[in-house]
Amino acid sequence: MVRDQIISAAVRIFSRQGFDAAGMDEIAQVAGVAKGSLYYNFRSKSDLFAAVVTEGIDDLHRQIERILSRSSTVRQVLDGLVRENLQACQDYPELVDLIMRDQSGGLDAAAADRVRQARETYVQYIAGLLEDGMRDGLLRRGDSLGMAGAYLAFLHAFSRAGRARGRNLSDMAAEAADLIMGGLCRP
Amino acid sequence: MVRDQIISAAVRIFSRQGFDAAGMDEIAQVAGVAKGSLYYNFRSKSDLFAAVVTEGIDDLHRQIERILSRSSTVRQVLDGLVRENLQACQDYPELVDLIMRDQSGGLDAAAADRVRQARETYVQYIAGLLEDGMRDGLLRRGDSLGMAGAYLAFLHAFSRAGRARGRNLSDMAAEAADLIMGGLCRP
Amino acid sequence: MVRDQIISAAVRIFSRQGFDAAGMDEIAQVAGVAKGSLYYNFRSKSDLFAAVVTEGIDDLHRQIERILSRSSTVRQVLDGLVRENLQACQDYPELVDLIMRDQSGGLDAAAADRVRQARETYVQYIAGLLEDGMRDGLLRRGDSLGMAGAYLAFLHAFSRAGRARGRNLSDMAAEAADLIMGGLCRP
Amino acid sequence: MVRDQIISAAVRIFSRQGFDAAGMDEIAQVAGVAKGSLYYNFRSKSDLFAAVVTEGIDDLHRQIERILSRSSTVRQVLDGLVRENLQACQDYPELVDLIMRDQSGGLDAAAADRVRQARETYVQYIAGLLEDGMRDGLLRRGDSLGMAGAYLAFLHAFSRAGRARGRNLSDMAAEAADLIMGGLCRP
DNA sequence: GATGAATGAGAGTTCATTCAT
DNA sequence: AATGAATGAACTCTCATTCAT
Repeated sequence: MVRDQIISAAVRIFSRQGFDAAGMDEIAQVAGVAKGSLYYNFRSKSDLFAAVVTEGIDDLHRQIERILSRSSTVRQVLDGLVRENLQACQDYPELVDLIMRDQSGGLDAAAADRVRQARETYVQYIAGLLEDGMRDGLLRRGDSLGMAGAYLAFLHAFSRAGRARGRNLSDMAAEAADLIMGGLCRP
Repeated sequence: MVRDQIISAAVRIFSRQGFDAAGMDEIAQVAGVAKGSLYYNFRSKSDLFAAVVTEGIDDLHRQIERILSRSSTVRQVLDGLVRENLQACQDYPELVDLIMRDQSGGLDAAAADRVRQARETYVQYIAGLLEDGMRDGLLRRGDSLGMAGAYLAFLHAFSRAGRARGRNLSDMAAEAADLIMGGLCRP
Repeated sequence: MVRDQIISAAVRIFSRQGFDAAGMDEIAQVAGVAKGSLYYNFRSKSDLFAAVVTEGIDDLHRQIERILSRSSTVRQVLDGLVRENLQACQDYPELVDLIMRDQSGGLDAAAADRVRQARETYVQYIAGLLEDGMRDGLLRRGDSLGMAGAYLAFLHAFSRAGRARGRNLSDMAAEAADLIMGGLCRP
Repeated sequence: MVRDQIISAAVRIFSRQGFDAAGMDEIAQVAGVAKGSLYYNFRSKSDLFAAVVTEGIDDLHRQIERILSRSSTVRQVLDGLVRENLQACQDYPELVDLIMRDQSGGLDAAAADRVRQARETYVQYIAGLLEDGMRDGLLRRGDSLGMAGAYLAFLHAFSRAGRARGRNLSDMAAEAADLIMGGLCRP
């Protein structure tokens, strides 16, 4: 209970201010608990950050895996990948900003490693799906790992820009899917 | 002279550690000047950061504009855009990381605004090139501003991933250009 | 039962780390009870410390009084005094370190007073024995209270130094008795 | 200048409250400088403490060495040793309390080591003088190192007790010299 | 009688900033 | 123009203490 309050306050504060600029005082205040409770539940600010990001990535990963498991064709999987990642950008913008932004600055080594590992696991999952598509013949062959990371960055940036100007999700999803799958050039 | 030493030390330190984790002491030391000199040349840490980023973006902008001005067709411009942005990621990785990473955390409002504006100017320049391509009929119509930002993020992420695994630039440029222009799907 | 576990854990922790550096958490853990139990049995950390030290001094006092009561001559009493105090340094080194070290730093006023009083009572008991010796004509006349405190400090320091280099007790006792009774100068 | 203010404030505060209970805030206030200045001149609280104690011991050591160098006989050296150590207890009571009290509690390992080393050097110097006396035939043979530490503890305790009751120094010095050299037993 | 999650005042430490030189 | 000793507000983290169970 208290732990959950802390996590969700931390998502908000960390995503708005970044790791270094965020203050434990403010997180405690937003969570509605005493400062000491942060340290009763997490070893350090770095540890809290790592918990927030890795749990966020894991949730996202599980949710997308569950949804994509319903798809029967490779094409459906890839369309779903774009749509669900954009959806996550829309539904949990703060968490996704947090996951995508490089925060390595003040994190201690252990926490930075946990975060890197969690991110890598997710990117490798996406890369695996792209490799399925390549084997299937649907996708152009290439550096699947680089693509996976780059397309996530693409979707995140595209979503932020669209959101800033109030675009609705389904338009953006359609356009993003076209750009990613079909490319920038006119067919 | 001193100013240039400071700027180039600041690029290095800021890009490695982020705005908040970077220390004025370390910047002074790397620049080989006394800490007081930083404040003789720049009003504050935020001001130094804003100077570094805006000057970096402006240099990049000018350089790319100059190179692209030699292109005669829209197609050449767009290919050059991809190639030159990747080239910049390769040649000035620290500066580009600095430009792309969101550092809004600890910056004061004025500096954050200058940075945002400089970034926006560059993104709008790219968006203008994309609109040329759309008018020309070469490119799919769409949210040019969103695309410009998203493709920059794509290139940056793709470049980082490739660099981490030692890929050479021209391979990456060719692959990136194919992905961006032609899409992920097999032709 | 629980109280005894706490006391003996507290002796260990306090003597190793000093009052301030010792933690209630660690005492509870070593005692094998929950932290709340410390506060069920003692009003505060200061109170626990005062209990440990005063009870330790009282035990020591009683034990030495009992042993010395068997002596029939003043000379025997004084030899026994040296031997038994050294013995205590050997048998309960942690407790004796705790008693001898000035811990007034973080103690609250009430606890500091209890500790001071217990120490004083013991020193006055020793001073009384010295005065018996003076009246008896065996000992040089002088500041019995000052001597009592100073000889305890002497024995404690001598014992620590000897223990650190593995000297055995009876050698040390003989040497200490000679030094105290006969002085540093060769007879 | 500022460094000296800090050192002398630190002697006062540390000796009154002990290492752990002393606060950097209070030291800064007593020194009449800002808290940051403590950390500009010393790496940490432990470092400040180690500097205070080691410099204090070294000063004491040098001063006593200088004074004893005027003595021509072993007997004079030993009398001087007692008198000068008592004098130091009288002149710099806070510093001597600080040196004699075991503060190992919260000190970090490096600082604890520096302190231990400085203390040991001084005790070994005293032990060397005692060995001179033994070789000379004036002193009873025995554990010179243990004696050196024990007699310092004796003098310190004797001085504190005397001072608490307003005894004057020369009486105490004469009595202490008799006790140490001639022993407790009546000649 | 015993627990341990929760607390919050206060600790040591950092670091952007200033200013006399 | 350039310096660096000095600053103090703000930070992360600790830990004795409480209280509902």
